[in-house]
Formats: sequence, C-alpha cells, structure tokens
Amino acid sequence: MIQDFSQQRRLIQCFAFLRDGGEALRETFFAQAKVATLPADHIICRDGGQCSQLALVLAGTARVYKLGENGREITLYRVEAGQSCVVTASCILSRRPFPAFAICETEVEAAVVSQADVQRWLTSSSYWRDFIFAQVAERIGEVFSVLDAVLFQPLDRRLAALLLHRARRSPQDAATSRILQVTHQELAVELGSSREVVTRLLRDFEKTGALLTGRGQIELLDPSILEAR
Amino acid sequence: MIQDFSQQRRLIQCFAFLRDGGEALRETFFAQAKVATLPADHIICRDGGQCSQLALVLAGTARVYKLGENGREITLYRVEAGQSCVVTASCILSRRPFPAFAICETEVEAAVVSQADVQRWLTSSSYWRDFIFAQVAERIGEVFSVLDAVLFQPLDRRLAALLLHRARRSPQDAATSRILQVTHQELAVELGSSREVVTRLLRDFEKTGALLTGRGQIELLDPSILEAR
DNA sequence: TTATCGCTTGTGACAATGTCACAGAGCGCA
DNA sequence: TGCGCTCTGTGACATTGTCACAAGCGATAA
Repeated sequence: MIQDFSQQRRLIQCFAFLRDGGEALRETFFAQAKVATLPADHIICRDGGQCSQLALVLAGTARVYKLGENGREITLYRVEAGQSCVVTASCILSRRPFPAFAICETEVEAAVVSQADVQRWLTSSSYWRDFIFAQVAERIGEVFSVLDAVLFQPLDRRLAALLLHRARRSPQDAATSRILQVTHQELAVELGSSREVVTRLLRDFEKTGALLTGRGQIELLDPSILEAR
Repeated sequence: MIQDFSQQRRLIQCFAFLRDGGEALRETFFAQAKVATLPADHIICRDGGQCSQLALVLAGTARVYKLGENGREITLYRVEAGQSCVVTASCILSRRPFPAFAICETEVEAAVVSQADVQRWLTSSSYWRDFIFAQVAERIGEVFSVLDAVLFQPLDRRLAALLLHRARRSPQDAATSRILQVTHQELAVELGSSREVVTRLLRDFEKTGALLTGRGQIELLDPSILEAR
C-alpha cells in the first residue's frame, strides 16, 4: 500500500500509464504496490533464479548482465527511472528462471508489484498492457543490438561509441564533461571484452591524440577522431 | 475465417490454448484467423521492418537470424509447429521495427492473426495470455543463451554440441542418424562464425577420429569425443 | 563423352581479440 | 615511511576472423 501523496505523485510522474490509465488503475496500483529501497550493489536476481515480483524503478539504476564461466561479463541493458525489467515480468508470468544477473548499480528505489497483480492488470488495463509490451519490445531490441555489436562490430568502434555515449550523458558542465571517471575494467565489462584489450585500444587512441588516460579517468581531447570509427 | 474442420482440428492439436481456452476463444479465433502457406526461402520479415500480423506455425519451420555488415550471420532461434514468433508480437503491440530477419526454412503453414486480435484476446483470455508470455520468455531465454555461447563458450565446444544436437534430432533410423547432411557454411551460420573456421575445426575433429567429412555430409564415428568438449 | 559451371572444401598468411603471467604505478592509510 | 590495494602496462601465446586463391565434386548442357 502506497499512501504517501508525494510518493504517489512521483510514481505518476515517472510512469505514464499511471497518469493516463484512469482512476481505477491508480487506486488498485497504490493499494497493492509497495515502495522498496535497495542499496547499491544489492543483487536483485541471479542467473537461473526465480523472480516473484516486478519492480518499477523510481530512482537509481539497475544493471542486467551475463556472466561467463571465465569471469568475463557483459552488460545487456540498464533499468532506469520510469522503466521496469520486464524480462522479469515474462519470467514471472511463465514461471521460468531469469536468464541473467541483475544488480543495483546505485541505490534503487522501486515500486514492487506481485505476480498476481501484474497478471490481473493485463486483463483490466490497456495502459498497463501497453506499458508492459513496450518494455518487452525495448529490452528485446537492446539485447539484439548487443548481440549484433558483439558479433559484427569491431571492438575499437564499439569502444569509441561507448566513450562518446558516456561523454554525452555525463551530467556535469561542458568543461568537465570531457573527463570520464571510469576504469578500463568497467569499460571491458560494458563491452563484454577483457581489460587488457581495452587498455591496448585506449593506448592506440591516445597515440592518435583522441584522448588522454589517467588512473581511473579518461579525458577526451578530440571526439571527432572517435566519431570517425 | 477458418471453416475447414480438419484445419481446425490440426490447430487445436498444435496449440493447447485453443484446446483449453474454451469455446468462446476457439470461435473467435476461427472467425478471425486465416491459414496461409509460405514457400521455402520466403522472407517473412527484414531487419528493421514492420510486422502487422502474428503467425502461429502449423507446419514447417522458420528461422530468425541476425545479419552483419560483413555478410556473416547467426541463427537466433527457430519457430516450429505449435510455436509463434512472439518477438513479432511484441513489435506489433509496441509498433517497433523487428530487430532481425525471419525466413522460411521449409514450406511453412501458419495461422495468421491481426494485431487487433492479438491485443483483444490478451484481455479476454488468460490462456492466450499465458501462451504469449510463455513464448516471449522462451525466446528471450534462447537469445540470451546464444549471447552467452557467443561470448563465453569456445567454438569447438559449440560446434561439437551443434553436431550432437543435429544427430539427436535427425528423424532417420539409427544407422543413418550418424550421417548429417549439412555443409560447413550452414554450420558456420548457426554458430555465427565463418566457414573457414568451421572447416578447420572439423579437420581437427576428423584427426581425432570423432567424425568423417564428405561433400555436404558429416559422419559421426565417435560421439563421445564430441561430448567431451 | 566432354566441357562447363556452381557449389563446396582446403589452405596459408595475416589481423583482431582473448588469455595468462607478471611487473610497476598510483593512492589511501596505518 | 612503508604497506596493501586497485589500476594500468606489456609480452607471449592461443583462438577466431578475414582474405585470397586453388582444387574437388557433381549436375547439366553441348
């Protein structure tokens, strides 16, 4: 049960289906859902584990990734405010194990909904249904892109794209947005590669003058070189 | 409209939701669906294309794959009798482009359902809903496995597993089931690798006495060697 | 029969990426 | 200052992908 008006307001802001789905949906949603806060690094679900509840993220981000036998891993996608991990939903609804790991990257605040409610609202609300299927399609699309990148894109291009993407979404002012706080290991994990390979590629980029590397940070000097990849 | 009783019977045999979902679902399904036959090699959907209808396969198999810039490709999964490509469904319901290619591997006979009906039955039938979500979860699981294999499994092991899998499902008698009719190129496409690499690995397997290769066929001599991979 | 054509297979050289082992550099902290 | 931890750098080697090209095999036409 969610009684706090400010929480209700935030949920409505984050999730359009609550805004547009009508009074009935909102009422049953607030009656049935709970808000939970998970600390950073909390493991939400293990590969092969069962999930019993669907989380709708209000704040923070969770990362969904695959872990290989050798310890290498790759990030599949992130679940951010206003989103939900619907792979969870489909696992809930078909009682299958979750096929990856999910972990809190930051502290995560989320509304938690039971399997029964997820199912019930599918019949009663077209807005909820649209939300769920939009999320399903989005995640499938993201995973397909990852697969495409892994198989068919050269790693230097993928690394360049990742650096540019990070620079774009860094929240600081223009002056510091060119300095990324990130380790080689973190980049390798995003790409599903290994740290040494990332180190080598960064050295090559550095030779061309595209960037400067330091311990735990990368300064982009000439993004156009990276864009050319 | 599907009036032919034998077609109705076959559909009910193939799809449990029609058997268990009640008279009302059956009636509306047979009233709204059509049966279509597509020739082998027919392209069902291109990468980035829109899909407007959901196909429920009655006979034959369709293959869903990703195609890279360089011409390499990888099979993601197959849609066989009793199944449906629900990635299509989620694309339909969220009006997103389909993120891969789908092609008829054999002649395919399928019941075709409009976007509106897919949506309508989600509200009206829990059996239809369960069917759709079971398919979604299954496909997601398959794609996740492919990604896992590509990133974390050595290719010789994947090739060995593929050969054993083919041998198991080959429909002939025990004597000939050890002879696979398949080209190196076809194996490469399954694995998302290249023909030369498959050729090399097969040569290595041949050296160990695990199999014999001939033009367009592979004879398994000692499956236990492959299982050890 | 022979010529020819298309598909399939074989192979060597090289490029890209992953793995392993290990060394050193930077940084916080006792 | 010295210790311990994380992060980075590097060489050697294994695996996989790419490219170029040759050869084999089987069907069909001449």
